[in-house]
Amino acid sequence: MPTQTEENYLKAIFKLSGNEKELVSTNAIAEELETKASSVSDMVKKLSEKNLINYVKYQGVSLTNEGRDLAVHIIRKHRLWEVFLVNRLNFKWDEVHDIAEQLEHIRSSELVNKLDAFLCYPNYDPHGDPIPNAKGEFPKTTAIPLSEVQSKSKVKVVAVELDEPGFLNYLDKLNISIGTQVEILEVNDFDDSIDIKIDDVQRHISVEVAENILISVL
Amino acid sequence: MPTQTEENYLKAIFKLSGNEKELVSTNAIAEELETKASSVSDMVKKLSEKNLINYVKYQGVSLTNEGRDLAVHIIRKHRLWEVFLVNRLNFKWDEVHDIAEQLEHIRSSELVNKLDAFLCYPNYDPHGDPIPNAKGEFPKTTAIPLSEVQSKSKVKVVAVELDEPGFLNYLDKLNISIGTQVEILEVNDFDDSIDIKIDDVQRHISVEVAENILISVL
DNA sequence: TATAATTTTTAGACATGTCTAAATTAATAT
DNA sequence: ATATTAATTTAGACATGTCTAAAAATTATA
Repeated sequence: MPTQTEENYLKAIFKLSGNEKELVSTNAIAEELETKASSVSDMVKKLSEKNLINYVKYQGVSLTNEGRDLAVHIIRKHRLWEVFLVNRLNFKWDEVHDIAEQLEHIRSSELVNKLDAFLCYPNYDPHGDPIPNAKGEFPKTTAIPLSEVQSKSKVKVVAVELDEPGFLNYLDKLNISIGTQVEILEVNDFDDSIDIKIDDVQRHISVEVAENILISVL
Repeated sequence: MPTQTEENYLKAIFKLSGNEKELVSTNAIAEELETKASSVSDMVKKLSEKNLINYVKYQGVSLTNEGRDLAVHIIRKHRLWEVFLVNRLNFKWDEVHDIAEQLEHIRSSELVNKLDAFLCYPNYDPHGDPIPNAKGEFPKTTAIPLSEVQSKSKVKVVAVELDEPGFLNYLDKLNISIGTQVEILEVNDFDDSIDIKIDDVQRHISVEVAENILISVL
């Protein structure tokens, strides 16, 4: 059974390895977990001995099937708790991340599955992130970043890629939340900023923001 | 901010010091936490430095106001989570203790208070134990152990003093739960066992069991 | 009250996870 | 191909919380 710290390492490696199972570097993990590369080196050795990751010195690491499975189940817990906090306890979507970071480490598969049932088996968390089921399978999603939309079109916000209160708060100000319909008016070539219209109000957003909003074209 | 371990020590000391603020011995704490007296000695020194307990070498410890307050708030969290687990997630009352032991360490006063509201400010947990409010005040209770009932009478079960699955399971078998009406038929002097009647079924229970069932006389 | 038994504390060790500073390996540039 | 730079690992230290074994203090007993 991995410790909480080990779980956080697995989660970070999962997040950083993306869809194509890239090798993850020591430095990348250190940055993600706000720790030092030397600490990562130590931990990576331990996770490797437990067969949770593949590790080649100076090369990088990747998750084993067992490690990946553990990471996915931690993410499952994190996202289910976020649904609970927002939908049942009336937290706002920018307030739940830190609490869910704690709750995701509670050990009880019974608890997770009963919570899942209690919440009616949600497919997405309050930020639009997909929630894996008890088998560890993610619901299919075909979302793209708003920054990749070329032409004038109408789209729907399906998720956000950043969990930080500051960012989520800014979206609240723009009246953007999951499900919001957005009309693309103009993509400005020189700085890739976008002019959009929400509920007949025209707005201007930067690439940095657009990159972190996932949409599906209507 | 105390660590999880420190919180567990505070909780144990609170439990052991009873209503009359007795001094708690090192050995008692060690037994309660299933650890060694030497470990307790170390920890007690640390808690004392943090002004959470009063500690005199070789004498014993007692909680300071600050330590007591912390302990009470951990108990508050524990019991609120138990209500959530039983009333909302449909756990049985003998299944929730270990999970609540984990949940009680989640840090967020916002969370506790929203959970409290979500559960409609319950006064008692599934085992009948009183839940302190946000100020740390316990609801008044005037329950006595079933073992102290002298005469033939009708009583109502209001709480249990033991959280162990084995004991709770046994009560389930006897059809005893919080709120159950029990008729005392006979107290047997030689072994203090009691003959009772529940729903017209006659039963026989030992002192050990009776001591851990709290009742109020009807 | 002196001695025995018990309780509590201390000393020294270990495991976990972290850090800084130094050493090693790999990547990049000249 | 060699020198420089960057990334990674190792060595040694520290903090937390635990343990065993031994010492000290307290309590009980004769």
